[in-house]
Amino acid sequence: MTRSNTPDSEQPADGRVMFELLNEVGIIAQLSRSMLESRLEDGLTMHHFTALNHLVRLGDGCTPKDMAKAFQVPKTSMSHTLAGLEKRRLVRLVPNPEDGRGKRVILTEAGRAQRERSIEALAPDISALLPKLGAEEALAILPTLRKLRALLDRSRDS
Amino acid sequence: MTRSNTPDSEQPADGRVMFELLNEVGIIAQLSRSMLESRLEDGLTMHHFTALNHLVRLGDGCTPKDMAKAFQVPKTSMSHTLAGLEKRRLVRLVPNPEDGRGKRVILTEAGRAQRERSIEALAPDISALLPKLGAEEALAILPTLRKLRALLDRSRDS
DNA sequence: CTTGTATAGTACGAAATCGTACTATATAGT
DNA sequence: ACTATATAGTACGATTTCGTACTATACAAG
Repeated sequence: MTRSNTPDSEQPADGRVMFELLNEVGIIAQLSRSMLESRLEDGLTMHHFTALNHLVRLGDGCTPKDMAKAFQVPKTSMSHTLAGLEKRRLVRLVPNPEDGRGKRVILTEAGRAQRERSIEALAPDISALLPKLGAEEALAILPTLRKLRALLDRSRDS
Repeated sequence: MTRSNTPDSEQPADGRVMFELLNEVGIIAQLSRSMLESRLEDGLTMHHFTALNHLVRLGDGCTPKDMAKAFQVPKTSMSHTLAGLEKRRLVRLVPNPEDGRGKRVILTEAGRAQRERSIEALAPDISALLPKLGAEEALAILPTLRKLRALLDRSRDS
């Protein structure tokens, strides 16, 4: 009485949509990450790039802890990413004068330059995607995605 | 002439939307994965679960290669995932009678049962999300996500 | 000022991810 | 049949991810 090779279609209807949504999201994240990463030089990862980008956009002097929270990764992972950036001389980690336990992340000129080059390297792929997907469609789903992210964010805290 | 601490707002407008979209997607993938994974027993990962789920839904007897393609992961990663499932006696890997190079992945009864239990463990979180996000909104963004996934899929092949 | 608790970061190790190189089998061209 | 090329999977190692335990500092209560 083997049931092998008998596909099974029943599903709890409700979870179905959400499950598929998360599934698509997961695959998109994976594909886009590897696509973009292949454009970065010197073995930089997307984590490296997004960290640099964060520092340029929000101004440097952030603490590693804040960045870990901003990117929703464990502090040990952020520590590893920042160590990689420091090894490449793209940031410097200096003691935080306002808190003896903490540090501050300072962009170097090389880091700022690297972020510029990285943006130029990524821009073609990213901009090429927009018209294919449809600018309107892209804009249309953004609020829902933000909402979902916020939901997951909150449910993690509790 | 340091520019440190001077946030920077200029952006190449076009890539802006797409970049943020991929950014949200990446964080959602990460948060949902870690949320769901924490519900699985015995150190099962989402990869393990989705592999089991795939086998139940599409019928077992798939080849590892097909599964790697379905999940868009390198074959060595799929190999690792399947090895984990086999070690837990949730699948068996048997030689493929139709192709001496290949194998077939066979679900065991324990694997089928584990998939049932996992679904029950995940369902509450997933179903709870749907009403909070709004069933209509969720349904509305699904086609666009599928389209984006297909786009990235295609651009990987070439 | 001392003591207890919370927080920032590091050290370390286990597991996951994935690229490269390799083996075995399949398939096409001659 | 023979050779060349392509494919499925494994072996192995480098790197990433991240949990646990630890150190050092902050801060609040008394």
